[in-house]
Amino acid sequence: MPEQVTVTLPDGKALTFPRGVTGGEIAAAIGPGLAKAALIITLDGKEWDLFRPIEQDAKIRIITRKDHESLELIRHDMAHVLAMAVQALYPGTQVTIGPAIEDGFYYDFARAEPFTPDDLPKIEEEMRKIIKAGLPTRREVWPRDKAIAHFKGIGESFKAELIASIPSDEDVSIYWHGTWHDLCRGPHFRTTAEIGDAFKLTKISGAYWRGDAKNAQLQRIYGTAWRDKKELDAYLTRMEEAEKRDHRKIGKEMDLFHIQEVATGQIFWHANGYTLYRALENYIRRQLVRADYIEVKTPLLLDRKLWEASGHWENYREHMFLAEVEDENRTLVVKPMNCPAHVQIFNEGLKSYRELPIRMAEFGSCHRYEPSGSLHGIMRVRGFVQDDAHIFCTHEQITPETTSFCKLLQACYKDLGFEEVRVKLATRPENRIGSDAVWDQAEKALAEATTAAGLEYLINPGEGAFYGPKLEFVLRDSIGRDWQCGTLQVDFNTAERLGAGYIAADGARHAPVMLHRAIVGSLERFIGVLIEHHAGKFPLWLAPVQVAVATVVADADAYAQEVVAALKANGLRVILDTENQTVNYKVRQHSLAKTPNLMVLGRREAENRTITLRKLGGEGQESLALEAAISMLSAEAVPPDLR
RNA sequence: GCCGUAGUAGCGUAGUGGUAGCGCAAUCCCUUGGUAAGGGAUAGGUCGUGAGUUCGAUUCUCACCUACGGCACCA
Repeated sequence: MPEQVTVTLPDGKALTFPRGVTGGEIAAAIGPGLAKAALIITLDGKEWDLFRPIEQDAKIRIITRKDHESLELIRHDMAHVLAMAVQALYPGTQVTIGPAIEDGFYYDFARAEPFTPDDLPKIEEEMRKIIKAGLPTRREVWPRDKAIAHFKGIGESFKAELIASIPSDEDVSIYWHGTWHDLCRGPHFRTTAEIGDAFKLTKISGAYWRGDAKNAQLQRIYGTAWRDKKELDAYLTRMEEAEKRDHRKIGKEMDLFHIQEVATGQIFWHANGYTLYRALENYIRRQLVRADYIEVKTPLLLDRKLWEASGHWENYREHMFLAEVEDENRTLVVKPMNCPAHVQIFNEGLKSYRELPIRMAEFGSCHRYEPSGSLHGIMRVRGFVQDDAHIFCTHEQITPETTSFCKLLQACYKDLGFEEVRVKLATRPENRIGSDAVWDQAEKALAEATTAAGLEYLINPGEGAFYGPKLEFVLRDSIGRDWQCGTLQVDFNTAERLGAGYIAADGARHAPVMLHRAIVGSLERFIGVLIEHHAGKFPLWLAPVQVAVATVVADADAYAQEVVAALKANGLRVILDTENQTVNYKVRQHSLAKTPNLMVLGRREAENRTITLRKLGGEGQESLALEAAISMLSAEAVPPDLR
């Protein structure tokens, strides 16, 4: 064994130290500032505690707070501090796991008595004490059996189970912070003081052990943690902003929709909301016409037999709404999806390969009995409308059809105000139908088609539908949140199961391939996304009310009515406000209502046949001839695809 | 479905073992005001539903419903 090790820094500089030197010592050798700032090092790319000895030559990098990796490290250390605090305050609580996550961390505990929101400040306070105490960290490697016996012995059965599942060739490392210790892969900082105190505990939740609803339910405590107070405050402000644009809040403020107990998980669209809904629906419809789709409408109630044949009855019976009548001895299913119905239309008449592909679209009203806990505003509902379509095609057509759909979807998202779209390829799930050879083929076809459309994709393993793999299209909204909306799924099974066939060039009968696809997914959910994306300040073509005409004095009422009539005659959506109120008041009201254009009319305007226009969010106003204003706003209100 | 929290006037909220206030909105009156709340008056609530404890429950207890924050689920 050599007595020295040589470490190479990122700039290529090599330093030699006695064997067993630590990252902390190396940082100190380089400079006192770095010694203080260092958090951990990477050793040949592997994260390594500062206090852990280095036994061989390696390339190292010293990570400080400034490096982006530090956030995850802080959050992981913070999870440990949370666990320490909870075990100090609530003896007998078992620890399980506590990872760093986006924006923060959590820790799952096993404890008979539930935590309540009142506990959070107490736990936070205890955490601050632990951080302030600057407890030193120590790492030990234990034999597996010793570790299992130890944790069992102190009543930590979940930890013992975790250790038992660690591969036998991996070290079981134990980290100590003062006298508290935990099984952990590491790395950790030298002392708890280095973590900093830019954190806040945010919420409590139930969570299943190992993410499985069949297992025991643990109690999860979430927190957010940052490098400094400034970052923390920025995060908290960001959360407040997100709350302000919550679609449920804006839906109420702008009188778009409501949901009530008599129709749990379903939406009452008010006139304003339905205006937005129709604007979106009509937009999609125009794109479908352009892309050579046919549009159909199918029944809401379909005999159970059809769902048995399609395979859905077996897989999703408990999520279906059923309808029965006394006189008829049969069960009807309120359709949870449209595919079997579309196959019925396909099956009418004999189809030739010359007719394929047939692109059959429907704004399909679907109902699914979603678990009560999953309902969320208009984003996750039990009654919704899909912009659904099924492309009946040959195997050879899968790739070109998928490619052109990818392009269509990208164009639509752009029109709808979303620039960033990412794609995931969800592959075969455990519970599936069809042979592996068929799955291989389907997954390959999707991958190729996506690439051909100029899109990159990530693999989402095991997340496909039971009948085929799917592409999931994820858009990013104006505050950086991701939403999965569009989808394309390859299906080699359903058509065959439902007896669909076409006569191929060779004169034989073949089952068509079905591509299930949707651009926005559900109109309800997509409108929710649109609301939050725009914070209710919609582009003019989507805005439920496009212009508010408000009078300054009663003398202008007649002229205002004339202006409203002229705007309406040009297809603009207008409201008239002749209320006995001040201009200030009216400006405030219509601004808060997020009406994009406010025309203020007084004697001056009536005399000159002009209007004074104030744009939402703008500071000043401009005076325009009535005709000029109308043609300007009419042009602006044209949907993006018709410009 | 599971864990936790909550439900008071159209909306937002205060509060209490002796059946409820406030702000905005609404209605009426005064004011006709030129770009983010002019003034006054009036009306509006079986305090989510059902049961229990109590002389008495909106308040305490239980059950249910619904929503919210997560978990799980999402054809």
